[in-house]
Amino acid sequence: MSRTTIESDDGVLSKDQTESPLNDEGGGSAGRGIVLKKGPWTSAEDAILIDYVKKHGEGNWNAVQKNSGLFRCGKSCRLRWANHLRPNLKKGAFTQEEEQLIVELHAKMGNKWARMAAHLPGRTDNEIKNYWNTRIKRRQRAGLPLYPPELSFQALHESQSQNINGINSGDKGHHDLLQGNGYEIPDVVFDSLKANQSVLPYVPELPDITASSMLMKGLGSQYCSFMPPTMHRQKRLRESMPLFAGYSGRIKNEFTFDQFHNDVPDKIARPFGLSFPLEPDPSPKTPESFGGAVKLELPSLQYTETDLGSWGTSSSPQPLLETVDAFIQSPPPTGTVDDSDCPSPRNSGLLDALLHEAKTLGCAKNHSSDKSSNSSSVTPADIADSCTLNICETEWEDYGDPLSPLGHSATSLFNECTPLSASGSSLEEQAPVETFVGCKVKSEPVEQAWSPDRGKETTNLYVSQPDALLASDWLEQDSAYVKDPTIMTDAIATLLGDDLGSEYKQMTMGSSTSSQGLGFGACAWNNMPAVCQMSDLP
DNA sequence: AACAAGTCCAACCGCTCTATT
DNA sequence: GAATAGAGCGGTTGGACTTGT
Repeated sequence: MSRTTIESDDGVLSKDQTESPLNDEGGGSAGRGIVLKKGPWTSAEDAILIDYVKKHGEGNWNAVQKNSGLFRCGKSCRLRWANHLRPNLKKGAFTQEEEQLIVELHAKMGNKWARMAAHLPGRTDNEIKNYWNTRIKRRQRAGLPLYPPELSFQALHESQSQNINGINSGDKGHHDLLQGNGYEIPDVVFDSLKANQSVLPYVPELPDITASSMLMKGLGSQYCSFMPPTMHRQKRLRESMPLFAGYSGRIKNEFTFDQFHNDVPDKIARPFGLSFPLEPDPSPKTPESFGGAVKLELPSLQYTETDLGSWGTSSSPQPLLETVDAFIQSPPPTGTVDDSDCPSPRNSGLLDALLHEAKTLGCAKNHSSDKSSNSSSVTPADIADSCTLNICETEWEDYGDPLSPLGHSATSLFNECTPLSASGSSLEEQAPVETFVGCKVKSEPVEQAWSPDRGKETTNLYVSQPDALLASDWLEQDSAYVKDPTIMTDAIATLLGDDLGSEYKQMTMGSSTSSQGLGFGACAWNNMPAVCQMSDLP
């Protein structure tokens, strides 16, 4: 880029290059009064650097300035070389294969851009990072899942394999250990989910929003204050994860389900797909009938045929977006939450970390369900007592940090992993969605644009927006799941534990037959008017 | 055509890790 | 073992570019 720099023929130092002070790597030069240049590189500088590397090879970057006359710090030289000058760099847009690989790698590694770049010859970590960040923003705006379902499923399987192999470590340890394998899939087994996998392959994704303490954090934050708008967006995304704790049936600390019932503000419910004005649509519509009614909020030129954004539906209900924005500003709550400061891989943005946590929760739920309906005073000891694997206890302790493992926004993760609000009990029927009291379900068609094998025919789903849009990806890919909503119900019940699970199943299977397909969002909170009656929402 | 909003991306910054002294 | 330097990584920023109104 040569946007602002005056490019001189010698290219080494132009008149606007000496304004910035030396940074930390200019130490040697600082003593000699040499001011290093910052900002865009000129072609002459590039040439000097290339020439230098040809002669001396890579590395020892701080020597570049000394030996080549280039007024750049070593760090800058390294970056320039690595990102732009080194041979075999691939320029231009990512190919479809690369995009898919990036997503797969991110599902496994999280924001480990450098390691991801190692899997993409010719691509730089910066490039991948930029791509991912823009993609995240896009998809979050659109309320779409970041990962395709099979990635989550694959991650689960890999994690199970690792567990079988006896690789079992806690926090950072397992992280590092797994790095050696090129993957960072935690050795996690979802005990409570194993039994369901044959019929519910995507259940493991549900725990994405199960970070137990997130409930308190999220709720607390709703009542307290939002993050200052000055907070960086990425940070807000990270902090936002706790908001989805409400999904967790196993509640840590003193927060009770009743509390949630009484106190949960609309903003909490909305991302769950509970709060949107949902209107039953009695008139079965064919996908065609919607024609162009589905408004796509995707920027032009950004959702090309090869764009990963086509994973999910491209329909992006605005309310959800607003919700996302609101939620990502929510700070970590204080008070009842165990705010351990201990760093945890759960902040790494790893999908596997979520799975890991989910497993822990699953263990906990299996044994604490009898107590949890009214009281959330489940202690690690309680969990350990009934946990089938010691890992549960250990990891619970290790993960005293209630923060989510994810580096993504809560909404996005919820979107990724929660088949909420799937409409009607089957695609074939496309029955109007009946919902809980006070809520109207508005069915809208969602055009499925993405499938693992891209050539696959697309499917139009009627889902209750907005979160249903997110679920549609999985619905499409698991016909059994789609056709038999009880699968989902059972799975969610399993996740919720005995008490909440049975309650959930009762509500789902009993009171509202047609709402089965709605999943947790529409059913489990059936009796939560404070949450559900959102008819005033846009 | 002008402006605003959104997007992209190169580069910087701060931090951590590792090797060396 | 402590201090220091170098290298690398991930997060963030700022400005050019693109698109929409």
